[in-house]
Amino acid sequence: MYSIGQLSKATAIKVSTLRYYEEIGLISKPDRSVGNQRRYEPSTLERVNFISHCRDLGLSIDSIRDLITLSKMPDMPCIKAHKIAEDHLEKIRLKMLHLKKLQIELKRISEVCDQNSIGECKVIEAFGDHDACLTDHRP
Amino acid sequence: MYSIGQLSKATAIKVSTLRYYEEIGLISKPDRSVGNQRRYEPSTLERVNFISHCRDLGLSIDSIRDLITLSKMPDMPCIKAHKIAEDHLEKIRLKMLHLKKLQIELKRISEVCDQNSIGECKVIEAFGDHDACLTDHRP
DNA sequence: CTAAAACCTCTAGTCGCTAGAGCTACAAGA
DNA sequence: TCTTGTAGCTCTAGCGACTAGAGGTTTTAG
Repeated sequence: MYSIGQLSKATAIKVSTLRYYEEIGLISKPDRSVGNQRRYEPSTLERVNFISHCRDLGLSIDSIRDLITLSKMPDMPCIKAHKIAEDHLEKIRLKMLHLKKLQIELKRISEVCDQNSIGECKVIEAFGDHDACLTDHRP
Repeated sequence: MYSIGQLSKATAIKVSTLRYYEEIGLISKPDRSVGNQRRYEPSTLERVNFISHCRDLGLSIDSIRDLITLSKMPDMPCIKAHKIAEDHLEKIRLKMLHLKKLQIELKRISEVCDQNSIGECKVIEAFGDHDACLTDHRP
């Protein structure tokens, strides 16, 4: 049995975050000591590490919740799990595409000014001028 | 003079967002009609377009506030404006780097499973297994 | 003059935590 | 056994950048 502090140390997830995960139902309510302190079974360690790794991979809490729900149904086909991974990959691809566009515009903007006073600064001008943009960089 | 709805249409910024920008001091408080409705001068249109374009480029409200403050001091050197652009570029570069790592890991994870039941699904396993990762993909 | 559209303020919700206030429980040493 | 320090408890509020809605007032077109 772990106290919340021990679980926190073992997983590198903050105590307050563990309580938050409990509140939103990502980890189930643990047993309590006589003095009302949380006492976790070793299996919770695995669960928290799973959540932590998924978060590091950028998955939303909702997706993680779905994965956890799925993992409790070992006989179901695992297409849904694959879809979660693929959907997330697609999101990442789109984000990168967007950032690439921002990079192009910001490089352009950063290079336009060889002045040295605000009044003539082409960077500030360029920040305000959508028409000069090379791409449609809206989110 | 524009009403808030006209300004909203002209800039494609929602009415509630315009009020929000006023609240946080990004646009100055406009005159009011006899019945207490906002009446904007044409110059506000430019200001909102500037803000809107900066937001589309991913700048934070704070950075935009700094740019607006700077633009009121035309005789100052414009290094600070350049620095805002460059800092933002660097942030974007780092984000892309991070997304690239996530992409690598997620591709790896997506390709491991040729099973068809959750119980044997390698994707779910891989989601939980930090040690199998090729990169340090933490945020 | 009426009815609809637009406007007003204020509050609360989004996501994923995080910090702090004010209190109680537990473990180790004297 | 007592004390002290750390760790735990609940509850509330804050972050960023909006957005939605309730409940009321003003403007505008016909």
